[in-house]
Amino acid sequence: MREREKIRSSCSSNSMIMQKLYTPPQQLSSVLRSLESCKSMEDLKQIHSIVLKTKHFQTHLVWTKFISFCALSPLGNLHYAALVFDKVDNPSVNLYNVIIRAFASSKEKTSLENILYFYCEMLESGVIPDNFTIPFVLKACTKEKALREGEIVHCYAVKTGILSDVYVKNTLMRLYAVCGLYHAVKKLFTGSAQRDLVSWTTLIQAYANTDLPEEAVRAFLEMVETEFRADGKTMVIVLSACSKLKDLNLGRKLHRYMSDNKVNLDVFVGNALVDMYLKCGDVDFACKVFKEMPIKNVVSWNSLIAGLTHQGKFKEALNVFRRMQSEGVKPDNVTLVGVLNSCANLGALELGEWVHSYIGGNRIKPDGFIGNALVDMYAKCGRIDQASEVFKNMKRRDVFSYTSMIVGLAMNGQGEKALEFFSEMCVVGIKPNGVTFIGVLSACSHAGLVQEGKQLFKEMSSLYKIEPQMEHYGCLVDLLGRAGLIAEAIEFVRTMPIEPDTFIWGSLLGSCKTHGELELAETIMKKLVEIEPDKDGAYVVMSNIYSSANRQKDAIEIRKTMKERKIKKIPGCSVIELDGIVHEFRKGDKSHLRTKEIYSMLDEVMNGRNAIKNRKESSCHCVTKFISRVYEREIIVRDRNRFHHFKGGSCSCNDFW
DNA sequence: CTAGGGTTAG
Repeated sequence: MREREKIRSSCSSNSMIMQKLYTPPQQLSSVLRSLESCKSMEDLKQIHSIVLKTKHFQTHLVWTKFISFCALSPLGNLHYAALVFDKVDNPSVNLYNVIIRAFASSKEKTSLENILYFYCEMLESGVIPDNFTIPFVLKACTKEKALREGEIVHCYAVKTGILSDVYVKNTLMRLYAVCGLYHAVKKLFTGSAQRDLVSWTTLIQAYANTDLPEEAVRAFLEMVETEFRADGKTMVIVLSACSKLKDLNLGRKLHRYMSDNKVNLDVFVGNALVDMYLKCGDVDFACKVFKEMPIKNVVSWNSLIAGLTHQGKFKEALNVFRRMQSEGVKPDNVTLVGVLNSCANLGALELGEWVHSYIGGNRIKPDGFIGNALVDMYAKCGRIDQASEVFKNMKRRDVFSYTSMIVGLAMNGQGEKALEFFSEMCVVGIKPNGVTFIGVLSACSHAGLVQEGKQLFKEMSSLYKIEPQMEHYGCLVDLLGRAGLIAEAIEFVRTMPIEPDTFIWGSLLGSCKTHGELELAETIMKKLVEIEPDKDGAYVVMSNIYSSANRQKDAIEIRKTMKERKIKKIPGCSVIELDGIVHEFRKGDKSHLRTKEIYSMLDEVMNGRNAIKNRKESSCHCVTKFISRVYEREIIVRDRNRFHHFKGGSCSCNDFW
């Protein structure tokens, strides 16, 4: 009884197979039929044993059928099939194609190795690869970007003339496209007498992959004008090229082309459309397309979340994430990176912490993208300790991990510590990039490390071979200006090789404010107004400079000019996260549900402040210092550039802002 | 029996 149970459980409950076990089939055809009704690997093994026991079943037809089924069916086993294959005498082209095809479409790491083994064996034993074999082999080469191996196959295809087969040529073009060799793709394409939609699509992709989106679009237009109508697969590639170009007009044309030509709007095309509209800046239309997509997958949600984050619509991105949660769609790594990025930019620490624990709960390793996004989130939310905790626990740290830490430390007023991380990263052999230097230079600026900053700026091009961009010049101007070396800053701006932008002038103006350089400020203000006459920034700073110099008349004059020129002061926006909800406040804004309570509290604070008769400085920074003392609260505030840790009436930034 | 698709950090 027990033995029977064992046999029964080792087979599936398919009674037909059980019968066959006791009464082996006499007919070859019945062996083939029983193959088709297999329900599990165990069934397959039973058939294998029947074939092995009976000599007259061991024909090429049976082996081919058996190996096909075992290698290609989801209930089969590729390695078992390969073992059976090794026992077959003189396998046919067909049989080789079966086993090579199976390895080419498997996710195995060793698939290329196995395929090349079979391919060589085939050539050695005099079996000639055909127009099916070559595409399978090339597919595996493409997966591994095995260019050298692919080139050998290319040679074979040229020598035997099989390159004229359109499938062979297209798979070869695809290999070169994926490896970024668009010249090789173009050459094959041009020299081809016979080309189809896939050939064109591969050419378009070759351009798109090599960062030549204009060329990709040009090829697409040529195709639709001369030869073929595009399908969904072509459109996905063209749309993503359009996303790179950020060309909304083109994007709309492509969308119209799709409706005019009835291109099926499947989930891939829909995702590409959502991505395109977001990257081209049409957020509303992206949401509309997303809403109308009949089928969505996790990538659709990711595209929307990442795209909104990219457009600076952080609050909206988090709202989409909440909707995704409520619809029961499971987030993946890409989702969480997007969410963390939004948290970082909003300072939404609570949600960021939730994501961190979600990652822990789902055994996602906080490494790579996720780890870096966590470090960045904590650093930008002012939690340097947690940031460095995640950083320490990462198995592999790259330039992004270090840069996040350096930028974070600089923002939080720990300039020296930032420079320590910079040296460490150089010691462990990670090459800094342009963004790292923005962090390093702003760390020097904040910590008042003038000599170090100047030195690093020099080394940036001489030692690290990074060409300084506008932001880097800006950092140095900031560094000199804040340190009161205004003359040197001016000289630096005068001699820099690129035309200074408004940020550089703005930074100088800020320094003039801090160091009371009134006349110079007036000159710079004129310059700024020249460059961007309808921006409010320069006017506001200048009027503040006049006010602090007790020149109220001039300050009022500036406000008057602003009114005359119809320049409105853009109200600043403050953001606070409470219990995972982000609240926004603007000057005079009464839209919050608890406006009454909020304003009455504000009145109380301001009354308290007026009572101590110290109204001269009424900046937000000053008021927050006051609040931290009177209400005994530790307050962490982030402005556009850095963090302020207020405690007991003073601030970590040493009033350096 | 064969080839082509979208999202990702500073």
